[in-house]
Amino acid sequence: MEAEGERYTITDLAREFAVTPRTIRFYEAEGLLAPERRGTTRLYGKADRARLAWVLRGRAVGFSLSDIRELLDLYTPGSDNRAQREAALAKTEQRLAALRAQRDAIDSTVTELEQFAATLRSRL
Amino acid sequence: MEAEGERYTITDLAREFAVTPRTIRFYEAEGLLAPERRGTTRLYGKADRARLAWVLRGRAVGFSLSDIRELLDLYTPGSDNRAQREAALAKTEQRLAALRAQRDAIDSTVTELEQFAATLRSRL
DNA sequence: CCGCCAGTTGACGCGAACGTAAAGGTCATG
DNA sequence: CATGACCTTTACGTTCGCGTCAACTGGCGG
Repeated sequence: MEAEGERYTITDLAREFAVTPRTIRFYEAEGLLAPERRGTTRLYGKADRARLAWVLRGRAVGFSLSDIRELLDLYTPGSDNRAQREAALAKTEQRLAALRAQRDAIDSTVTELEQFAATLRSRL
Repeated sequence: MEAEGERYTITDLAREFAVTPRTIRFYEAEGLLAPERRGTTRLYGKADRARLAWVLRGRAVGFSLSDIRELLDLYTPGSDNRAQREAALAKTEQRLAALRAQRDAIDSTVTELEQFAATLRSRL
C-alpha cells in the first residue's frame, strides 16, 4: 500500500496553519519534517501535516525547535532497546514537570492580570 | 518618608532569582528596572525586587521583554485619563486571552505526553 | 600602599528562528 | 510562445536575549 490520502502543497499547509512557506522549509532543514517530492516539489501527507501541527504547538508552549525534534524522535521509536525507552521516559517526564511549572506560572499571571483588569474597570 | 526598607545589591538579587547580574543590567537598559544609585553602584529596594520578579515570571510564560515593559507601564498609572485606562484594559484582556490559549496548548501537550509516557511504561 | 573583590560601562559575539532578496525551474492558459 | 502563478535553492540580513571580554573605579583588609 502506497499511503493513499490527501496530499498538500507547501502553501496549502502554510495557509492552514498561518505560517509562511519559508517557515515550513526551515523546519524541514532542521529535520522536523521530511515530505515526499514530486520532482523537486514537496508533497505533504496526513502524517506530515500532523507532525507540523505538533511542531507548531510545541513552539506555542515555548519549546525550542531542538526540543521539539527530540520529542518527535522519541515518538518515532527507532531501534527500541530497553535503555532507550527508559531514557525516553525520563526525558518525557522532565518535560511534563517543566510544562506543569509553566502552567502554574501562567495561572499566577492570569490571576494577577485579572485583578488588575478588575481595578481598571472599577475606575471607569 | 524616604522609603525605608531592605536594600539589595545586584548580586543579591541575581543570586536570589538565579540570574546573572548581566541579565539584571540588561533589563535596566531595556527600561524594565530603575534602581537608585549610591555613586555608580545600583541599590535595589522592595519595589525593584517585585518588578524583577514580575519580569522573570513574564519571561517564564513566554512574554518578550517589550511585552513585559508594556505591562509594567500599564501597572504604573502615569497620567491617568479615561482613554488611557480603557486602552490599558483592552490590552490587558488581550494578554489574558493569549495566556488562556497558551494554557490550553500546554494542557493538550501535557495530556499527550502523559499518554506517551504511559505507553512507554507499559512496554517496560 | 598593595592587592583583591565587587561593582561599573561599552562593545562585540552568538544561537535561534526565521525574513528577504536573487536567480531560476515548471506548468497552465490565453 | 509568452506571461504569470507557484515552486525551488542559496545565501545574506535581522531581532531577541543575553554571554563575554576589556578596561576602569572605588572600598576594605593586611
